[in-house]
Amino acid sequence: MFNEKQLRMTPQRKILVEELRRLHSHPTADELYQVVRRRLPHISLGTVYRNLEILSRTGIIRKIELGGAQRRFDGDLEIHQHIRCTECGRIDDLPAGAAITNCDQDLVEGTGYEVVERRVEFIGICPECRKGKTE
Amino acid sequence: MFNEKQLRMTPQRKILVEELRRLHSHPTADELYQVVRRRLPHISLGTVYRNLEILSRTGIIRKIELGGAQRRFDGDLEIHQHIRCTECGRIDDLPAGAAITNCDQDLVEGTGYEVVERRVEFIGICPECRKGKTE
DNA sequence: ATATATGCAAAGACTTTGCTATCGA
DNA sequence: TCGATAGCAAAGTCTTTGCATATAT
Repeated sequence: MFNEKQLRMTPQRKILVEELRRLHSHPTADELYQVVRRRLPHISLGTVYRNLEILSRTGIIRKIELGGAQRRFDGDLEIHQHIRCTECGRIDDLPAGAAITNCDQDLVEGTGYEVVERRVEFIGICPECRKGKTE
Repeated sequence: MFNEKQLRMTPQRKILVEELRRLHSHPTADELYQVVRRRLPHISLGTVYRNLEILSRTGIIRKIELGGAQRRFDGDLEIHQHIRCTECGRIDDLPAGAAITNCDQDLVEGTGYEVVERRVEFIGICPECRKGKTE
Protein backbone atom coordinates (compact mmCIF):
# COMPACT_ATOMS: atom_id res chain seq x y z
CA MET A 1 0.00 0.00 0.00
CA PHE A 2 2.81 2.41 0.70
CA ASN A 3 5.66 0.96 -1.27
CA GLU A 4 4.58 2.71 -4.41
CA LYS A 5 6.36 6.00 -4.86
CA GLN A 6 8.98 5.32 -2.17
CA LEU A 7 6.55 6.22 0.58
CA ARG A 8 7.64 4.84 3.89
CA MET A 9 5.23 2.95 5.98
CA THR A 10 5.57 4.67 9.29
CA PRO A 11 3.38 3.86 12.28
CA GLN A 12 1.93 7.36 12.00
CA ARG A 13 0.73 6.76 8.48
CA LYS A 14 -0.51 3.28 9.14
CA ILE A 15 -2.59 4.38 12.09
CA LEU A 16 -3.87 7.52 10.38
CA VAL A 17 -5.23 5.42 7.54
CA GLU A 18 -6.63 2.78 9.87
CA GLU A 19 -8.47 5.31 11.96
CA LEU A 20 -9.72 7.29 9.01
CA ARG A 21 -11.10 4.13 7.42
CA ARG A 22 -12.81 3.20 10.61
CA LEU A 23 -14.39 6.59 11.11
CA HIS A 24 -17.31 7.44 8.92
CA SER A 25 -17.52 11.02 10.07
CA HIS A 26 -15.38 12.71 7.41
CA PRO A 27 -13.14 14.20 10.09
CA THR A 28 -11.06 17.34 9.88
CA ALA A 29 -7.32 17.07 10.40
CA ASP A 30 -7.70 18.08 13.98
CA GLU A 31 -10.49 15.63 14.72
CA LEU A 32 -8.43 12.81 13.31
CA TYR A 33 -5.46 14.04 15.31
CA GLN A 34 -7.47 13.73 18.51
CA VAL A 35 -8.44 10.17 17.65
CA VAL A 36 -5.00 9.07 16.54
CA ARG A 37 -3.43 10.54 19.63
CA ARG A 38 -5.06 7.85 21.70
CA ARG A 39 -2.79 5.35 20.00
CA LEU A 40 0.19 7.61 19.31
CA PRO A 41 0.28 10.14 22.12
CA HIS A 42 3.30 11.94 20.69
CA ILE A 43 2.16 12.40 17.12
CA SER A 44 2.15 16.03 16.09
CA LEU A 45 -0.60 17.91 14.32
CA GLY A 46 1.92 18.87 11.67
CA THR A 47 2.51 15.21 10.90
CA VAL A 48 -1.21 14.67 10.59
CA TYR A 49 -1.59 17.53 8.13
CA ARG A 50 1.48 16.49 6.19
CA ASN A 51 0.39 12.92 5.87
CA LEU A 52 -3.24 13.58 5.08
CA GLU A 53 -2.01 15.69 2.21
CA ILE A 54 0.46 13.08 0.99
CA LEU A 55 -1.94 10.19 1.41
CA SER A 56 -4.67 11.94 -0.51
CA ARG A 57 -2.30 12.88 -3.30
CA THR A 58 -1.29 9.26 -3.52
CA GLY A 59 -4.91 8.19 -3.65
CA ILE A 60 -4.83 6.19 -0.43
CA ILE A 61 -7.44 8.44 1.12
CA ARG A 62 -9.61 11.25 -0.23
CA LYS A 63 -9.66 14.90 0.57
CA ILE A 64 -13.13 16.40 0.66
CA GLU A 65 -13.18 19.95 -0.56
CA LEU A 66 -16.64 21.31 -0.31
CA GLY A 67 -18.39 24.09 1.48
CA GLY A 68 -17.58 24.71 5.10
CA ALA A 69 -14.49 26.34 6.38
CA GLN A 70 -12.38 23.32 7.10
CA ARG A 71 -10.90 20.64 4.97
CA ARG A 72 -12.15 17.15 5.65
CA PHE A 73 -10.93 13.69 4.82
CA ASP A 74 -12.55 10.44 3.85
CA GLY A 75 -11.18 6.91 4.00
CA ASP A 76 -13.83 5.66 1.61
CA LEU A 77 -12.41 5.56 -1.90
CA GLU A 78 -15.66 4.63 -3.61
CA ILE A 79 -17.01 7.51 -5.61
CA HIS A 80 -19.84 8.99 -3.65
CA GLN A 81 -21.29 12.36 -2.82
CA HIS A 82 -21.99 14.21 0.37
CA ILE A 83 -24.64 16.11 2.24
CA ARG A 84 -23.67 18.74 4.75
CA CYS A 85 -25.61 20.22 7.61
CA THR A 86 -25.85 24.00 7.61
CA GLU A 87 -26.31 24.04 11.37
CA CYS A 88 -23.62 21.79 12.79
CA GLY A 89 -21.38 21.23 9.78
CA ARG A 90 -21.50 17.46 9.86
CA ILE A 91 -21.12 15.66 6.59
CA ASP A 92 -22.86 12.44 5.68
CA ASP A 93 -22.70 10.30 2.60
CA LEU A 94 -25.43 10.81 0.08
CA PRO A 95 -27.05 7.49 -0.76
CA ALA A 96 -26.23 6.47 -4.33
CA GLY A 97 -28.80 7.80 -6.73
CA ALA A 98 -30.25 10.27 -4.27
CA ALA A 99 -28.21 13.06 -5.76
CA ILE A 100 -30.13 13.02 -8.96
CA THR A 101 -33.43 11.34 -8.37
CA ASN A 102 -34.63 13.09 -5.25
CA CYS A 103 -34.03 16.64 -6.30
CA ASP A 104 -37.56 17.75 -5.68
CA GLN A 105 -38.11 16.23 -2.31
CA ASP A 106 -37.33 18.05 0.83
CA LEU A 107 -36.10 14.99 2.60
CA VAL A 108 -33.40 12.84 1.17
CA GLU A 109 -34.26 9.20 1.64
CA GLY A 110 -32.14 7.44 4.14
CA THR A 111 -30.52 10.55 5.56
CA GLY A 112 -33.29 12.42 7.33
CA TYR A 113 -31.86 15.66 6.07
CA GLU A 114 -34.06 18.52 5.02
CA VAL A 115 -32.41 19.78 1.87
CA VAL A 116 -31.94 23.48 1.42
CA GLU A 117 -29.62 23.63 -1.53
CA ARG A 118 -27.81 21.50 -4.07
CA ARG A 119 -24.50 22.30 -5.60
CA VAL A 120 -22.60 20.87 -8.46
CA GLU A 121 -18.97 21.60 -9.01
CA PHE A 122 -16.95 20.43 -11.95
CA ILE A 123 -13.23 20.40 -11.54
CA GLY A 124 -10.86 20.45 -14.44
CA ILE A 125 -8.19 22.32 -16.26
CA CYS A 126 -9.09 25.62 -17.80
CA PRO A 127 -8.17 26.52 -21.38
CA GLU A 128 -5.22 28.69 -20.36
CA CYS A 129 -3.71 26.07 -18.13
CA ARG A 130 -4.20 23.35 -20.73
CA LYS A 131 -2.32 25.49 -23.19
CA GLY A 132 0.50 25.89 -20.70
CA LYS A 133 0.77 22.14 -20.29
CA THR A 134 1.14 21.28 -23.98
CA GLU A 135 3.68 23.95 -24.78
CA MET B 1 -32.32 47.11 -1.89
CA PHE B 2 -30.87 47.75 1.54
CA ASN B 3 -33.81 49.09 3.47
CA GLU B 4 -35.01 45.62 4.38
CA LYS B 5 -33.68 44.56 7.75
CA GLN B 6 -32.51 48.07 8.68
CA LEU B 7 -29.41 47.73 6.56
CA ARG B 8 -27.85 51.07 5.77
CA MET B 9 -26.83 51.93 2.31
CA THR B 10 -23.29 53.07 2.81
CA PRO B 11 -21.00 53.97 -0.08
CA GLN B 12 -18.89 50.97 0.84
CA ARG B 13 -21.77 48.57 0.39
CA LYS B 14 -23.06 50.21 -2.73
CA ILE B 15 -19.69 50.05 -4.43
CA LEU B 16 -18.94 46.54 -3.25
CA VAL B 17 -22.13 45.30 -4.84
CA GLU B 18 -21.59 47.32 -8.00
CA GLU B 19 -18.10 46.01 -8.50
CA LEU B 20 -19.00 42.45 -7.67
CA ARG B 21 -21.85 42.54 -10.18
CA ARG B 22 -19.57 43.90 -12.81
CA LEU B 23 -16.86 41.33 -12.26
CA HIS B 24 -17.51 37.88 -13.55
CA SER B 25 -14.47 36.37 -11.95
CA HIS B 26 -15.95 35.12 -8.68
CA PRO B 27 -13.42 37.10 -6.69
CA THR B 28 -12.13 36.41 -3.22
CA ALA B 29 -12.62 39.04 -0.54
CA ASP B 30 -9.12 40.31 -1.09
CA GLU B 31 -9.46 40.49 -4.85
CA LEU B 32 -12.62 42.51 -4.52
CA TYR B 33 -10.90 44.70 -1.94
CA GLN B 34 -8.19 45.53 -4.46
CA VAL B 35 -10.79 46.50 -7.04
CA VAL B 36 -12.97 48.52 -4.70
CA ARG B 37 -9.98 50.35 -3.34
CA ARG B 38 -9.61 52.13 -6.64
CA ARG B 39 -12.87 53.90 -5.89
CA LEU B 40 -12.66 53.97 -2.11
CA PRO B 41 -8.98 54.21 -1.23
CA HIS B 42 -9.65 54.14 2.50
CA ILE B 43 -11.94 51.14 2.70
CA SER B 44 -10.59 48.48 4.99
CA LEU B 45 -10.34 44.79 4.32
CA GLY B 46 -12.35 44.16 7.46
CA THR B 47 -15.22 46.15 6.02
CA VAL B 48 -15.05 44.10 2.87
CA TYR B 49 -15.21 40.84 4.77
CA ARG B 50 -17.95 42.08 7.05
CA ASN B 51 -20.09 43.32 4.22
CA LEU B 52 -19.62 40.39 1.94
CA GLU B 53 -20.85 38.25 4.77
CA ILE B 54 -23.82 40.49 5.52
CA LEU B 55 -24.74 40.98 1.89
CA SER B 56 -24.69 37.28 1.20
CA ARG B 57 -26.77 36.51 4.26
CA THR B 58 -29.27 39.07 3.04
CA GLY B 59 -29.31 37.48 -0.40
CA ILE B 60 -27.99 40.50 -2.24
CA ILE B 61 -24.94 38.60 -3.37
CA ARG B 62 -23.92 34.95 -3.17
CA LYS B 63 -21.14 33.29 -1.31
CA ILE B 64 -19.53 30.45 -3.22
CA GLU B 65 -18.40 27.69 -0.95
CA LEU B 66 -16.75 25.03 -2.97
CA GLY B 67 -13.38 23.41 -3.15
CA GLY B 68 -10.33 25.58 -3.02
CA ALA B 69 -8.94 27.21 0.03
CA GLN B 70 -10.56 30.60 -0.19
CA ARG B 71 -14.09 31.77 -0.06
CA ARG B 72 -15.37 33.45 -3.19
CA PHE B 73 -18.29 35.67 -4.00
CA ASP B 74 -20.66 36.04 -6.90
CA GLY B 75 -22.88 38.93 -7.86
CA ASP B 76 -24.98 36.72 -10.11
CA LEU B 77 -28.07 35.62 -8.23
CA GLU B 78 -29.35 33.28 -10.91
CA ILE B 79 -28.96 29.68 -9.85
CA HIS B 80 -26.02 28.31 -11.71
CA GLN B 81 -23.11 25.99 -11.13
CA HIS B 82 -19.37 26.35 -11.38
CA ILE B 83 -16.30 24.78 -12.83
CA ARG B 84 -12.96 25.27 -11.12
CA CYS B 85 -9.48 24.91 -12.50
CA THR B 86 -7.20 22.58 -10.55
CA GLU B 87 -4.14 24.44 -11.78
CA CYS B 88 -4.86 28.12 -11.28
CA GLY B 89 -7.97 28.04 -9.11
CA ARG B 90 -10.11 30.19 -11.36
CA ILE B 91 -13.81 29.58 -11.32
CA ASP B 92 -16.08 29.89 -14.31
CA ASP B 93 -19.78 29.46 -14.68
CA LEU B 94 -20.95 26.14 -15.95
CA PRO B 95 -23.27 26.61 -18.93
CA ALA B 96 -26.81 25.63 -18.01
CA GLY B 97 -27.42 21.98 -18.73
CA ALA B 98 -23.75 21.14 -19.07
CA ALA B 99 -23.66 19.90 -15.54
CA ILE B 100 -25.82 16.94 -16.28
CA THR B 101 -25.78 16.32 -19.97
CA ASN B 102 -22.09 16.38 -20.72
CA CYS B 103 -20.92 14.11 -17.98
CA ASP B 104 -19.11 11.73 -20.25
CA GLN B 105 -17.26 14.21 -22.35
CA ASP B 106 -13.85 15.41 -21.41
CA LEU B 107 -14.51 18.92 -22.59
CA VAL B 108 -17.42 20.93 -21.35
CA GLU B 109 -19.01 22.77 -24.22
CA GLY B 110 -18.48 26.47 -24.13
CA THR B 111 -15.87 26.41 -21.41
CA GLY B 112 -12.83 24.74 -22.94
CA TYR B 113 -12.18 22.99 -19.66
CA GLU B 114 -10.92 19.45 -19.53
CA VAL B 115 -12.97 17.92 -16.78
CA VAL B 116 -11.23 15.80 -14.19
CA GLU B 117 -13.90 15.39 -11.57
CA ARG B 118 -17.49 16.22 -10.76
CA ARG B 119 -18.83 16.83 -7.32
CA VAL B 120 -22.30 17.13 -5.97
CA GLU B 121 -23.01 18.52 -2.58
CA PHE B 122 -26.37 18.71 -0.95
CA ILE B 123 -26.77 21.16 1.86
CA GLY B 124 -29.48 20.88 4.42
CA ILE B 125 -30.32 20.34 8.03
CA CYS B 126 -29.43 17.03 9.58
CA PRO B 127 -31.91 15.02 11.64
CA GLU B 128 -30.39 16.08 14.97
CA CYS B 129 -30.46 19.76 14.13
CA ARG B 130 -33.99 19.54 12.81
CA LYS B 131 -35.04 18.04 16.08
CA GLY B 132 -33.37 20.85 17.95
CA LYS B 133 -35.27 23.42 15.91
CA THR B 134 -38.73 22.09 16.62
CA GLU B 135 -38.27 21.59 20.32
C1' DA C 1 23.69 4.08 4.97
C1' DT C 2 20.85 7.56 3.82
C1' DA C 3 16.97 9.66 2.13
C1' DT C 4 12.59 10.24 4.04
C1' DA C 5 9.71 11.26 7.97
C1' DT C 6 8.84 13.01 12.67
C1' DG C 7 8.08 16.45 16.41
C1' DC C 8 8.19 20.90 17.66
C1' DA C 9 7.54 25.53 17.19
C1' DA C 10 7.34 29.38 14.42
C1' DA C 11 5.36 31.41 10.52
C1' DG C 12 1.70 32.01 7.09
C1' DA C 13 -2.77 32.71 4.98
C1' DC C 14 -7.24 33.94 5.52
C1' DT C 15 -10.92 35.68 8.38
C1' DT C 16 -13.09 37.63 12.48
C1' DT C 17 -13.56 40.88 16.13
C1' DG C 18 -13.19 44.79 19.68
C1' DC C 19 -13.11 49.45 19.93
C1' DT C 20 -13.88 54.35 18.97
C1' DA C 21 -15.28 57.69 15.81
C1' DT C 22 -18.43 58.53 12.18
C1' DC C 23 -22.44 58.63 9.46
C1' DG C 24 -27.06 57.37 7.32
C1' DA C 25 -31.97 57.48 7.97
C1' DT D 1 -30.68 61.96 17.20
C1' DC D 2 -28.63 57.53 17.77
C1' DG D 3 -27.97 52.95 16.52
C1' DA D 4 -25.65 50.86 12.67
C1' DT D 5 -21.22 50.98 10.35
C1' DA D 6 -16.39 52.17 9.14
C1' DG D 7 -11.54 51.94 9.88
C1' DC D 8 -7.85 50.11 12.24
C1' DA D 9 -5.32 46.80 14.47
C1' DA D 10 -5.14 42.92 17.20
C1' DA D 11 -6.52 38.33 17.68
C1' DG D 12 -8.23 33.91 16.00
C1' DT D 13 -8.44 29.73 13.26
C1' DC D 14 -6.67 26.56 10.26
C1' DT D 15 -2.64 25.05 7.73
C1' DT D 16 2.16 24.97 6.23
C1' DT D 17 7.03 24.96 6.92
C1' DG D 18 12.05 25.00 8.70
C1' DC D 19 15.01 22.50 11.21
C1' DA D 20 17.30 19.03 13.99
C1' DT D 21 16.62 14.35 15.20
C1' DA D 22 14.99 9.79 14.42
C1' DT D 23 13.82 5.94 11.42
C1' DA D 24 12.29 2.76 7.51
C1' DT D 25 14.20 0.30 3.92
